[in-house]
Amino acid sequence: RRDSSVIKEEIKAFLANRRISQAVVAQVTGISQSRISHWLLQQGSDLSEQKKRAFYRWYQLEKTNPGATLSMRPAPIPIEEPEWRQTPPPVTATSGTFRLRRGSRFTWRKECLAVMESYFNENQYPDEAKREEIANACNAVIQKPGKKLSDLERVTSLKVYNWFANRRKEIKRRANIEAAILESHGIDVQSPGGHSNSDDVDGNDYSEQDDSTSHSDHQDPISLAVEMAAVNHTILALARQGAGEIKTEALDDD
Amino acid sequence: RRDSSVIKEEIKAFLANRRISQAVVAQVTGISQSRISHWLLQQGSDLSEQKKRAFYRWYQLEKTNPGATLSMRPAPIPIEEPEWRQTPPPVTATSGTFRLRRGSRFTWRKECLAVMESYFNENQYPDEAKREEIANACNAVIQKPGKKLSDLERVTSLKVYNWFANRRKEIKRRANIEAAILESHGIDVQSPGGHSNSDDVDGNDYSEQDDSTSHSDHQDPISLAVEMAAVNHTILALARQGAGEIKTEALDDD
DNA sequence: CTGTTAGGGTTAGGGTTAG
DNA sequence: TCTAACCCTAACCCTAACA
Repeated sequence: RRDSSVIKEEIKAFLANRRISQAVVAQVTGISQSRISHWLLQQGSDLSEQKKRAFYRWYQLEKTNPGATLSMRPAPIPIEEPEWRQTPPPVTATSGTFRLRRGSRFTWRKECLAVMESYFNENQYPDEAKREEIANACNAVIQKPGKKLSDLERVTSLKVYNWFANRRKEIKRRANIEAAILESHGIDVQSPGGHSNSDDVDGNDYSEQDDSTSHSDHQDPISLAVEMAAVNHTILALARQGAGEIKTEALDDD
Repeated sequence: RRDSSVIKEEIKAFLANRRISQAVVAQVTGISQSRISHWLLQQGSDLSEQKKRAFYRWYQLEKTNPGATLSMRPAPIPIEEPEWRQTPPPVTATSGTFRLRRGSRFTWRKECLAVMESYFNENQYPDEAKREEIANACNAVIQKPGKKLSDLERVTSLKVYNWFANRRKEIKRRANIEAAILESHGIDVQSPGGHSNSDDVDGNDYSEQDDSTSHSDHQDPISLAVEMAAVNHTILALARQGAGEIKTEALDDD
């Protein structure tokens, strides 16, 4: 990360000069236009590493070779071409076309989830500023004194965004299921505005936690214990899965 | 069963007409929505026999008896009652619900494994077409002249899919364990997948150092074995300190 | 036309269940 | 016990809608 904001400016200028619309770039790179916009505009926004790389790759090529990439037809019209998958880019992960993905998956820590849920209860649709506030709050919670957060563990506003989106969907999905079930019972359900409480059909309710500790003051008393817990989670998982293997391996080398 | 693509269409139409969401079906049948979607959409996709049967059973009943199944609670709430072990499964199996689990478990034969591994070395992410190719290759290998393969032994693209997914995970898991080992020895390791912020846009290639797991699956069993002790030590120590927390965390569910 | 994002999907990593 | 099959969901993609 030399200085991505500088680069962003460079790219913005480049696009403006060349009169290349974001939509075109989107099509060529396989990154959605909205994401490109978001990234170019927002200071704190960031793309996934894969996308960032794909974007830069495109930029390089296009700069050196004006028009080269633009002619790249909607090359892989989105998906289901049995063909582009077969195009054997010898490389599994990171090259060839601009489209790439697959990385290590981020996992939310419980402390962060707690923070986020309290925000979520307040407002399910935080704007960018709010999202960054939330991200910072999360980072503050999981920050370890001596160490810096790695890219992978750092909470970003984009991660927050995704979480809120997925969360809303999850809730909606559950609501739909319940509604359908209720309807099948002849019970009619109002959907909008109304807050259909939906507890009785399915014991699964979504968190109804009343902690109000978060946003006003970020002074959380959580610190050591919480960190410990988080670590435990990881270790436990590792231990549980690993231990069996380990012994087997050790004793029985296969 | 025989001509599943026809049936798929029938079911799709049925769902559309009745406005039954996949999610609802999922809950009632116990099959995950994503799998249902996958199955209905993908031409070659296949469900496990149990699921297929459960699904058909549901379909039949719902068709004859509109609404009947929808009210079927997610009844067998698979929740962890500490007592679940003792409750002698009264209904569990085949009667009222669609959730069934019977059928014996499929086991990969080593001929198939050999085939799959060679594909795996080529590409860890085969698409549906490739998966079917692989499945066919496997079936060809294990096919006995006079006999037909039973449903249980026949390799399907779904089985291939699962194997690839599990395989990738296993490799990663091993890598993680090794990383933990190394760390416990004070050796620092790059976090996997992790940081690549070297966005050097100015004329530089984006090095694709990505996958550090490319080693073949089996390491020196000896060094592995030797290191286990260290890991165990670490894990145990950590676990002991946080033991109180662990249970809470581990069981904690949303 | 550009920017933003809700909300409809799918894919695949991490962990769990159960034959 | 081992592991195939699964679930859950982060991170994407896309389209439509709106400012």
